[in-house]
Amino acid sequence: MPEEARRRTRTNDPEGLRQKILDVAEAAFQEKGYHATSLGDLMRAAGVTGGALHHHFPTKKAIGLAVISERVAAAVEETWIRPVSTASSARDGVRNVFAMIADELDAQGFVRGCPLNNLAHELSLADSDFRAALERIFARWRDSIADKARSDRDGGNSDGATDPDGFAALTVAIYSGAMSMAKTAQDASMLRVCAEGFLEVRPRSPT
Amino acid sequence: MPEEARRRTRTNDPEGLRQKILDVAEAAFQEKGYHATSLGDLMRAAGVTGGALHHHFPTKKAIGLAVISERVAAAVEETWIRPVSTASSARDGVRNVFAMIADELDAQGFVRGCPLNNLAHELSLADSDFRAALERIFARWRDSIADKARSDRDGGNSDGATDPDGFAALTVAIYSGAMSMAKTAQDASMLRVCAEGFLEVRPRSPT
DNA sequence: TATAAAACAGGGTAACCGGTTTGTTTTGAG
DNA sequence: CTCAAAACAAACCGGTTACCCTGTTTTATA
Repeated sequence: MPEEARRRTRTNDPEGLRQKILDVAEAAFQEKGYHATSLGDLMRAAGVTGGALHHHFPTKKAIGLAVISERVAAAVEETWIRPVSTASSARDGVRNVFAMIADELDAQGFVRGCPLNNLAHELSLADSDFRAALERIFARWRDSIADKARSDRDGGNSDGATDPDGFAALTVAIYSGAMSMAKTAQDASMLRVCAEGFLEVRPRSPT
Repeated sequence: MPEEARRRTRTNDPEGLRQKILDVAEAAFQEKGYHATSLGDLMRAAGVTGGALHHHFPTKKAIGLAVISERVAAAVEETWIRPVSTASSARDGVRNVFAMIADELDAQGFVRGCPLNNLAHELSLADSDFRAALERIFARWRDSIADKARSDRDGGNSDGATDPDGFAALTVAIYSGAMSMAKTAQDASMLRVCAEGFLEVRPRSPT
């Protein structure tokens, strides 16, 4: 029984709708967190009915897992892994990523934090499926930096760190922690302070 | 109209009950987060009725703020600020705290994460009162480490860092980030790796 | 074109949420 | 001992939650 102004033609675009749902879910989880985001919020923001949402994602958890494995992983890949792997050295790549992100945050005026760390803090204790998915991303993040540092060293680049794995772990830890403080302070300066302290030239020999 | 097995004597202990509520709230927020913890959870865990809870804390937010300013701040004071300030040097104090916490986590077999960072990630974007309270703790944490590093330097301790504020910021960032990874991996080893990389003896002069 | 499957619409629901209200019990100052 | 205030108990509220169910429309395949 069509209502008066029923849409004449409905275009089925399952993949497009799925991506739309993930778009709004990714943004909402980043702004408000997983628990604080209701399915109603997502339906409203995506302009999607409950039936459509339930068709693509049977549960809220399924949306969360898809956001993590498809969107958060891709974001890490794009902002960290690729820039570092194509840089002149691991140390130089890390320095550039820190600077780029700090500039971005200053430009937009507020700090929403690292998507991976935001979700990791909220979900890794609550659900082991979430935890496993998030840990995989952390591991890949560290491994990619360590690989770059290793290839620097093997290539005779003295700019590299002594221990590739330690350098990678430190990089991710410092970024995560600095971003945590930046988010709490709503000020990106802590990112610069930490990057400088971390990547400063090692003292040649104390005077 | 007393029920059959009514408690004969009720002991009015307002302060004790308040502390009991904060006890269970602190634990629940640490385990499940603020949003995922319902007032019903707290009532059940504390053995308190809704009326009593509402008498001490008018809103859930009031409980959250009290946990932050009374419990989380005290925890940072106890596990970080006091040990570092009484250590032989800032660097040595930081090293000891890292080791102590890693040992504790190994002993208990699971990682719940840093209470301050857990709440900071979940609440600092949602509510500015929460954010301000959390930022104050971060600032005091950094300041106390920087003060120690400054007094090292002024005392002629060459073990100290070049820049006290930078050292303090790096320390908090590395701890926060390493704990974030430890929580996601449910493995404390990342704390040790990062502490070693951070506090390793500076290379005297490359061979 | 016939037909099954997929895609979507939208109302419905039971449980639960944070918070309040009302009323009873205990305490302690005068 | 009196009695007002504090401390506590328990029922209760409207709103929201995640999820489900039934039915309709579109699309793919034959």
